[in-house]
Amino acid sequence: MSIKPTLSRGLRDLLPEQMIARQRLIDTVRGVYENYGFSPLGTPAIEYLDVLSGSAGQEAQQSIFRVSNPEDEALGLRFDLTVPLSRVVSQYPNIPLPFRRYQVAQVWRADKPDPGRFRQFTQFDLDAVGAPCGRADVEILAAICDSLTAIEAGPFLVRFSSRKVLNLLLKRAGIAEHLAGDVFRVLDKIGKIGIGKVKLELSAGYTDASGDPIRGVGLAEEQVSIIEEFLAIKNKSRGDVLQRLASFLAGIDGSSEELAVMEDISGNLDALGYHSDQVNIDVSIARGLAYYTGPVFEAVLLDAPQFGSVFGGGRYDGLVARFGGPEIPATGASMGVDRLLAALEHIGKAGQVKTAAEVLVTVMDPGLSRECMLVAFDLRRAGIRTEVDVSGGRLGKQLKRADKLGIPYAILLGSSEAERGVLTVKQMAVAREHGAGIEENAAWKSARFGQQEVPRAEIVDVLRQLLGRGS
RNA sequence: GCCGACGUAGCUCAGUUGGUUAGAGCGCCUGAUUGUGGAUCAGGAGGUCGAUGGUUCGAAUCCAUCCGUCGGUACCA
Repeated sequence: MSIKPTLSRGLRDLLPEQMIARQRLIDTVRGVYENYGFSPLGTPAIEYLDVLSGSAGQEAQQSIFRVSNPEDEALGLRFDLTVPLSRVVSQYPNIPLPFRRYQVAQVWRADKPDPGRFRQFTQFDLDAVGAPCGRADVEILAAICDSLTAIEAGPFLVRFSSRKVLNLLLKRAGIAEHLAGDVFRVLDKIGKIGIGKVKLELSAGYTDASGDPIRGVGLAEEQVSIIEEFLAIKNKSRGDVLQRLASFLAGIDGSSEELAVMEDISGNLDALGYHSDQVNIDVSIARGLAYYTGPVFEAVLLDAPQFGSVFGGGRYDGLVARFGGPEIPATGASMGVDRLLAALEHIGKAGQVKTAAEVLVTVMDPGLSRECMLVAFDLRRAGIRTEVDVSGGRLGKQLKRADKLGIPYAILLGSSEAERGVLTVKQMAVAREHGAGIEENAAWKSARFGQQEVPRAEIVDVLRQLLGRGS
């Protein structure tokens, strides 16, 4: 009886082509984070269930993967990196604050999988714990911009708002606090469903295209119009949005303090060169509701808006205190690595490389096998990523492999080269370009496009030059 | 989770009112060409027709249930 090779739903393998693009992305972003002076942290995939669910709502607990161990403890897989970070900060009181760390790791959520959304996925988090100062939020926003610029994701827009400003809106509209969660969740959807459906969902609800009833929040008509007025506050300029917010919230208790926080962030961003075309204020941004307490942010790729936000984050001043210690203010953001890669692939900006190798050393004469290996190891020792044939197949098959995997150079070493102390270096792409016009096989073969003979002693230097490396 | 549509080769699909051994294109493998990828030609592998149960002399085709995929919706700490 054989075993069927399949994976549970929402899980997937990452084949070399995907892993290569992923690792390059991660390396680039890590460079940005380290440039900001953040340090790496590692935590286990498995946590105690009460550590995880102590910070999650009732419904959220359902999406935690349960894990069993021989001691029969209540365990689960982490669903984000922020909760484990809060545990670490609480568990090690001597950790120097502010604790500025980055972490890239897999997380798990037992949700329904969607395109670009899986049950096991990777987050790349950047957080500052023990940082009450708005400069920390500015750093996070700037690091998001720098990361998206560094990975050449094309035009993007980072948007931010503040949970405290949203709370002021509730005050202004006279909406009960216990409805805050429902109201914010609906506001957050405006970009997706539009103002019309938002109004319906805030009041009586409606029936969607599939005939499924969407329950409404049940707000009064005047409350909905105040929210509509609030949502209309948008502009290409942060300064203008802040001015309009100030007049909208005029007279509400605490509004000037909260707007001052937003103005401080905005002013710092301007001074640092992150202007409204990169980072704007969007009052509809609410983000996840469980623990955000202040500024909240997200980022979208303008060429792939349908993939949703590729970064999300905000300030969570109360989270660490849930482990019983003092309140430690914190802020941070999380990059959705899988979603970002899916978006990049969609807009054709993901790498198409299928192998790490830059050179394939072919072997056509078993008597020259050792010499071929010596050539390969000379290249490797010079830092050139090299594969040497281990298939034992004919030369044609070896070249076909290089072609399919996208290895740019092949080295040929047969008796004819060996006699003269040279190697043939073949540039795979050249023949691919010239081949279109040739129909006869013999002519194609004898043309030997893109080939040059190189003295054995010079092979490392020649390839370095071809690959654009300084020697 | 809820509503709906759809499951035939690695991929895209055809398959008549239920009827003999389930097909095509692309891809893959082998050879022509044992030292040259593409093109061409010849050959080949690959399917319990998503699964299980039922109706029938007979099921890819009809029925039921389950699983999976896709779309919408909910959720997204």
